[in-house]
Amino acid sequence: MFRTNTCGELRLSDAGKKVTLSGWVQRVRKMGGMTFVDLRDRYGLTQVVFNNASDSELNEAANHLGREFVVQITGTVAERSSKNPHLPTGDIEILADSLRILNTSEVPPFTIEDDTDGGDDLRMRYRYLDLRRNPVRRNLELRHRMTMEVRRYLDSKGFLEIETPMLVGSTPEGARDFVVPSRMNPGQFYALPQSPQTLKQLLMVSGMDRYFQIVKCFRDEDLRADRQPEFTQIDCEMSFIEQNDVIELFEGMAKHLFKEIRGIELTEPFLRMPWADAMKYYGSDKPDLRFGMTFVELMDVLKGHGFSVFDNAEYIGGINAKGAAHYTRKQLDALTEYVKRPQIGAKGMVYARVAEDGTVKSSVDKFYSQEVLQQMARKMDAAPGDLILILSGDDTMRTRKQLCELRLEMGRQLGLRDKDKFACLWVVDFPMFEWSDEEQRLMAMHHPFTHPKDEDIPMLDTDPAAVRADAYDMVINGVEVGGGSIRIHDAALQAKMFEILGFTPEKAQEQFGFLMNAFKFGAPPHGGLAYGLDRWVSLFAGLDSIRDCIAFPKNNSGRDVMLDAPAALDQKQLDELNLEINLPKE
RNA sequence: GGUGCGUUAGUUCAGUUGGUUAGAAUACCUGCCUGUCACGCAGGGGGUCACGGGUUCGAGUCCCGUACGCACCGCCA
Repeated sequence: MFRTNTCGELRLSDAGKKVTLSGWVQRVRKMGGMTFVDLRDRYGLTQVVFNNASDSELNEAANHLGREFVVQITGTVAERSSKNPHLPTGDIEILADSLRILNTSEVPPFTIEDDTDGGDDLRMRYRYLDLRRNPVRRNLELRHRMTMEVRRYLDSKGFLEIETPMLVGSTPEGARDFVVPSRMNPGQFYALPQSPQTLKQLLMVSGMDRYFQIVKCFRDEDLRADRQPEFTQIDCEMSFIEQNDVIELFEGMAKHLFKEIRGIELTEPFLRMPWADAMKYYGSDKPDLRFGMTFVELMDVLKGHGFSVFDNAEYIGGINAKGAAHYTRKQLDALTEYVKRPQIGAKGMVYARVAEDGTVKSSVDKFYSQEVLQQMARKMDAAPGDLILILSGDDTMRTRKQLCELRLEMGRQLGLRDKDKFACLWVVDFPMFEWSDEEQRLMAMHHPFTHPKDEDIPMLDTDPAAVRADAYDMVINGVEVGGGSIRIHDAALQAKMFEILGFTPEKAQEQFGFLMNAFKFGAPPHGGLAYGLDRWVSLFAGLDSIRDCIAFPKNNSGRDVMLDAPAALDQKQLDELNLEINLPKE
């Protein structure tokens, strides 16, 4: 028997018991005649004492233990003479009477402590050591608890967990596919699923009625702090439902998770904001509603007063940073530089402070009378002490996105983006299509299986770009944590969608024939949603990157630095797969 | 595909205007130490300054390129 107890469970009430513990040596404190060893496992830390007076040989052995040795210790639980209030087991210690070294360890390349001295790259290279650290382990435990709660909730609502294949066919729409060569079918490739979208729709055709799966999805696109090439979705689909049914059921799941995981009871229904409003008031389809600073359009007030920048603008919009009039010239210049960075691309920024006496002092005073400035301040609901920031541009959508970045930065600077505060909403009524400059055609904004809003269907022929979809995203604190839609279940409408997306009937049949054919055999009305598990966990754990809640994540370049993957294949493997490598010459 | 920042001891970092033998903390090793828990004290070892080229009497420091890392833009139905 390796252990009678874990390193986290013994308390004062266990004093006097003979116990055996196994774990890793966290730290050895040598006092000469006695030695303290902190023994660690997943459950905690327990202090073990070796004493010369009782067994000098044993004490000598303990003196030679190194960090991260795996040891088994038998001894007696005893009350400590000086307790450690920082440790749950701090009232007791183990008086060791035997020590067995189960394995030695090299000196770890970084310290296995809550605040490690290791950098990201090193931690990833030795991820198995990094996972021994409490903060990372706790993230994985949180992830486990969340998936358990998801299963509990969905099971209680009658959902079936059904697995779908990882080796599927490549689909041209959407992200790049990861592909897998087929040995038995020379020259042919599987693709890893970007999502089980079509398969779960086929399960609806099968009458499974309510399906879910906690499933890996794969997209061969560039990475970000919140984007990995393989990530986990909580993928769900239901039949005989309308948009509101889906929203209510999965809002219920969100509330369930908030309650069970974070102890937060959300009683109010989540706000539902049309996509057009989200863009108009926040310049984003995933607005952070933890704070206000909504956009106010100022074209009517500020245009036509001789300030050529505004006079030539297609859009002028401002935000009101409440109480920020104390911002210095230097801070405002820094903000201007911020929005002028190439990634944001604003031409400049105009600001106005409202003084204590109510007068408005702006950076464009020479073009505007106090009267006009007052009018603007009223429109922006600005009070003394407020700071108004204004951007303009000749492209409304682009300017709104710039203003969005400015708003988020101001929110950050003013401390309004509290990680322990949560603002949840649904963004609804997404456009069905968006124009792709690259492909010179309309692309599905969500995906090509999304049902258009019934009242907009007539516009599919006349003005497809104006058609809205029965699509919805859940957004929390500016993070898109999930999204879904009502799907098309009618073969003819699906064929029409492909036509609008530029598919010839033959091409549509070739690539999505399996789905459209299935629709001919009694497809029920259906729809669903997918939550991004990694984002939910990192949101609840307050993490900046989803990497920290994934056991073995990829780095910025999509590499697993621990496994050193991807890597070249042996010629033998290439031959077996009939593959030839053709790298560009440099 | 692009932009920015970074790469110096096992690790995290400092390193002035280009100038003697490249430092600190921590980790590691040795010794001392019977109530430590970030133990303490004394001593010690440890460097291809990412790589390649250039400028210079002289480069960790300046310039160019490459590689790698991080963040972001594009991309991500």
